[in-house]
Amino acid sequence: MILEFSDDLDLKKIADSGQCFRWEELPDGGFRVPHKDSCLIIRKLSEDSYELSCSEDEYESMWKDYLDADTDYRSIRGRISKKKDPFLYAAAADQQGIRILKQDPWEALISFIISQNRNIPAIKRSIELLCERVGMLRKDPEGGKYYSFPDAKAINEMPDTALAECRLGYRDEYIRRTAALVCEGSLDINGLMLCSEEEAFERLISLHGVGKKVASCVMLFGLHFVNAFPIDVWVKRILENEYPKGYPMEEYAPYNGIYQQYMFAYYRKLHE
DNA sequence: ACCCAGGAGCTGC
DNA sequence: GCAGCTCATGGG
Repeated sequence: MILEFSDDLDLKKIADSGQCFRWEELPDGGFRVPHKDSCLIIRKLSEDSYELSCSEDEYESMWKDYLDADTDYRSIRGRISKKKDPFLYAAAADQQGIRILKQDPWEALISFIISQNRNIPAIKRSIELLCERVGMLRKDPEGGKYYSFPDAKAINEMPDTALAECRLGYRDEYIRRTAALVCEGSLDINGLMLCSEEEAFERLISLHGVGKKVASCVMLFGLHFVNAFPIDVWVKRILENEYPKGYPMEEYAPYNGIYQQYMFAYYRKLHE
């Protein structure tokens, strides 16, 4: 289908934003986007026009939601005052096009447990290894091969040797314990979307290997609480260097997570 | 070789 | 509550 879409949508920036780790850029500049049991191929045709590999029905029932297409990011950027907050204004201007995807909560949880104390290329590598080991081999809409993200049962049944091959280091214990909780029915990750923000956070940090930062990422990128504000080493530097007098968190509610994402991507670009 | 990475658990205070 | 240490691995 052809999608006419005039709000922010920069595929490259989203792929590089550090919120998702399995988007793949194709040789022609299109992107392959795996999600749950499906896969979308999307290409920008012209300003405000995109070619999507799915049908209109599939777009309405899944990809529209995944892309958070009903949210007006332009107006959310428009709330930033250039005078009062020049750094955030510059970040949002430079990173215009980022959206917060509504990723699968399970994939987000495992991905961000893997992410701790590692840089983004290393995170991608481990996740790819995991998918290759125990994901399902599938074909994308154009016949290319890819692997789905493994469910809890698949991870739970992995031998130690196979898990070690994913180069997760000390995190393999966290992954295994989390998968076991889901398999035994004592953790309903999708159910966290129905919880209050506070309760979802408390339940997440109660998991072994999930602290404040990982919990915030799962909330922002998996449960779509767009006010969640993950503080990693980069954001900590931003808060110290750009907001020595304090960051106006209350003023930016309920969009703190979106602004955080602009700042994160912008600051990394400036300093890497 | 070195330092760092979308950090968290643990111990000791 | 907070500092300090440790954890496994790889990117730059």
